[in-house]
Amino acid sequence: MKLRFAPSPTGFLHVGGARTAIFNLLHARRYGGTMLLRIEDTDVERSRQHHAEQIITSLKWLGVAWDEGPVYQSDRLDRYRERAEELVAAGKAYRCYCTVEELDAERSAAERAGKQWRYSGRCRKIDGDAGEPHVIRFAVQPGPIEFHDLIRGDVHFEGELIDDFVLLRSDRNPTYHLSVVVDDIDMAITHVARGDDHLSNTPKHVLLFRAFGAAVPSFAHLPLILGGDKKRLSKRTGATSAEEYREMGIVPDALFNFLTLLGWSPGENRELFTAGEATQWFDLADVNKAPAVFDPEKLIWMNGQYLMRMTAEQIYPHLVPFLGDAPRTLDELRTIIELHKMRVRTLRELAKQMAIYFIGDDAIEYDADTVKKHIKGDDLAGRLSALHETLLSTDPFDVVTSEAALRSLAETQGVSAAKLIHPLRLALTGRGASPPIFDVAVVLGKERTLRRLQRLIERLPLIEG
RNA sequence: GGCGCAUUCGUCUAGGGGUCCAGGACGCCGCCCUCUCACGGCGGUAACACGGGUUCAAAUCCCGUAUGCGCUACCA
Repeated sequence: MKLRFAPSPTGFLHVGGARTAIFNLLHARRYGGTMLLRIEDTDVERSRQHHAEQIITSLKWLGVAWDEGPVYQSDRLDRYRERAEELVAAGKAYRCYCTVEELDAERSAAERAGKQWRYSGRCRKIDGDAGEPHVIRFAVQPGPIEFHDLIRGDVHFEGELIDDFVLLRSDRNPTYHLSVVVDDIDMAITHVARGDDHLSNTPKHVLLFRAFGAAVPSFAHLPLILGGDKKRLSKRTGATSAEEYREMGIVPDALFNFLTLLGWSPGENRELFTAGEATQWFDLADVNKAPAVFDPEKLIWMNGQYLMRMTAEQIYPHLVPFLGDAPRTLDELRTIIELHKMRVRTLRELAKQMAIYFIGDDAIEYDADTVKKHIKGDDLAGRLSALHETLLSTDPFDVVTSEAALRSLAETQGVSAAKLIHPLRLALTGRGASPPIFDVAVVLGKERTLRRLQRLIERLPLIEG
C-alpha cells in the first residue's frame, strides 16, 4: 500500500491540505504502507520554489513524516512528454492546433447564446505537423465511467459529458491530469486520497489509467473544509494556512489532533488523542461525506488542553519564538510556565502573561477596573504598609510561609485575607487575575515583591478613589 | 445551465431499522470549588432540511423537492 500527498506550491500549506496530508499519513501508517510527498509544480506561472519549501517546513512542523520524496514534477517533464506521445502513437490522444484565442472566442460566443460549450474535437481528424505549435488532447470515448470511492461509494459519470482535455500544453508542459496519472502509475500509488474538488476530475484520470493499461488505484475524496460562511475556507473568512496558526501560538500536536477530527471521529467520544493513537484507529473509509466547518474557537480550546498537559520542557521550544528579543533559558522559565500554562490557550497568550516577571518594577501598569474594585477600605495604606513589614520579615520567603504570614496579619487587622490579597496582586502584576499570588511573589523574590508593594503604597494617593 | 457530491444541536461529531422524546465536545448560561483568573465538577440551552413511500417499527432504507458546495481552463 502506498499513498501520497501532492500539493502544488502556489502558496502556504492550507489547513485543508494539511488535513489531507494527515489522513494520507494516518492511513498509510495504519496499514503499514508508505507515504510519498510529491510537489506538483507543473504550472510554471504559479509555482514557486519558496512555496514548496514553506509547505515542507509546515508539514515537518505539523509532524507529518512522509517516507519518500519530495519528488518534484518539474524534474520529470520529459517523462510526461514521452507518455503523452505514446498515447498519440496509440491513437488515444491527438495533436490539437486550435489556439487559446480561438477556443476562448467560441466559448464566450456559446455562453452569450446561452448554450454550454464543449471542445468540438475537430483536430482529432487532422494529421498535423508535430513541429507546429500544438497541444496534445486526450480522445475521450463515449460511455459510462464508473469508479469506487472509499468515502462516497460507487460514482459514475458519462464519457459524453467530458471534454477532450489537454494533456500536454503548447509549451510542452503537462497539465495536472497527465502528470498526476503518470506519476501515480510510475510511483505505484495504490490509494489516492485528495480533496473533494477533484472528484469531478477523477473520471478523466480513470480514463488515463486505462489508456496506459495500468491498474486504477482506490480513491478517497475528502470533503472540503469550510469557513464560518459555509464556503470553502478562504482568506476572507479567517486564517487558512498552517503557518498562520503556528504564528498564533498553536502547538503542532493540537492542530494535528484538531484537523484529524474534521470529517473523522474515532468514536467512543474520544477527542484528545495522540497521532500514534489515531494511527491505530484511522481508516479512510470512515471519513465523513459532508464538508466540515473549521471552528477556530474549538481549535484554541484544544490548544489550551494541550498546553496544560505539556511539561515546561515540551512547551519551551515552541514558546521561544514568542518571547521577543530577550533570550530566556528553560531554567528561568520552568516555574513560570508551570504556573501559567493552564490559564492560557495559546503560546502568544502565555508569552504575554509571562511578561510581568521580566519588566521593571516601576513599569507595572495598574488595571483601572481592578483598582476600582480592590483599592478601597479604611486605612488601606496603613494595612498595606503592615503587609510590607510582615513580608519583609517573612523567612523563608516561600509560598506556605508568606501565605500564613499574610493570613495572620489579616486576622489581626480584622479583615478578610482577600482584602490584602487583591491589592497585593495589583501591586505585583498590575492585574486583577494571575496565578495564586504567593506563587507569583515567590517567583519574583522577596526583594522585587517588596519593591512592587512599596510602589503601590506610594501611588495610592494618586490612584485611589 | 450541465454534471457530480452532500444535508443530525450555532459549530465538530456519535449513531447505519426497535436499546434515541437522539449521546459526547466547543460555544453560551447557571451553580460548586476558590485569594483572582484558569483548571476541574455539576446542571442547563440546542439538532435528525422538507415531502412522499417501504416496514409492525425509520435519524437510520428508497424516491422526489429544497438548499449548499464542487467541477465545468493549455490551474491544481
